[in-house]
Amino acid sequence: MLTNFYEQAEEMIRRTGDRITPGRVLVLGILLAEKQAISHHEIEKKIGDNSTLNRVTLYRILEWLNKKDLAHKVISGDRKWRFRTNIYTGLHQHAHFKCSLCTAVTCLSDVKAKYSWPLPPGYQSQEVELTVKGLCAKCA
Amino acid sequence: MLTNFYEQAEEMIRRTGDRITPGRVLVLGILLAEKQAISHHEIEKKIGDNSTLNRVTLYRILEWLNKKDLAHKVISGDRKWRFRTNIYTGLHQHAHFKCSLCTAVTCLSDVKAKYSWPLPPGYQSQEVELTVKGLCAKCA
DNA sequence: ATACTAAATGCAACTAAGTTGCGTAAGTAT
DNA sequence: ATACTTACGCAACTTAGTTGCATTTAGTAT
Repeated sequence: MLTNFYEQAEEMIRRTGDRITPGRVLVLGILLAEKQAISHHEIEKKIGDNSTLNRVTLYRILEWLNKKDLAHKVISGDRKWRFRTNIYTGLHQHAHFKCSLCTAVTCLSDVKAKYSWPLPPGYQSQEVELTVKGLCAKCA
Repeated sequence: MLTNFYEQAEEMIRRTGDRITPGRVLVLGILLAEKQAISHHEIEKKIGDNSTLNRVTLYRILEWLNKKDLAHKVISGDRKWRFRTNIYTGLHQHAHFKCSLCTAVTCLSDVKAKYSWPLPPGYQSQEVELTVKGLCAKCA
């Protein structure tokens, strides 16, 4: 039932204290339903004719979701940002799998990226991103 | 002594069997001298007025270096490819550090990215990229 | 040395992802 | 209902990288 995701999205947005707008509910709802990291373009396709949401507004909503920690973004080898809600992940430190053929990005959520080695002196780490590239089950 | 890098570059290119062109020697020489991952734009600045090398040609040389395994490329959060010679790394599996402020990318060459966990069934890994984001010594 | 040929280069035009500025519309607190 | 702030839509722009095609050049055969 898709509406549940929108209700959940609305509640999540309410808790930020910022405005609850149709666009934000729509986009976060889509991300909640998707579970995987998904690109701007893919979100636009999912919206389709159900609603009209300007390209730029979509970019701004995604940035806002990221800023409010409702989603995070991942860069891939195709130079596209992909967004994913944070509710399915234990924060940012997890691995991604990127298929070299179909370019699908999957979160390897069981796997926390470890960074227990020493950084160069004076360096501070804030976030770790690990991307495994290869062939997914469909393309292998 | 910078000329040494160009001699080394020429020898590396010779061994590929492909043509030894001034552009290739120049770019690979710069990468050998640089040791760090470096972007298209940064390479252009290093070339400066010493030589004229077309933007597009530079892109193609970098792709060629990557294909011939003389260099590899890394994507960063600024959506730019950065290139680095392979001679200082034990192949591709190592970590990178990306400073959130000055956007400098450093290779954490001592650290091999480990990927000893099980992938989803049917998946095959080819390459692992690990990026640690945070503040470098200069910006912290 | 000269000519030949495939490969590399330069140029111009293009694509795709994302950004900026600004006027208008719409949430929300009163 | 009103006012005030925030979000949205539009158009124009930026930036990294790509493509097609004509020209040049490195390597090779004569």
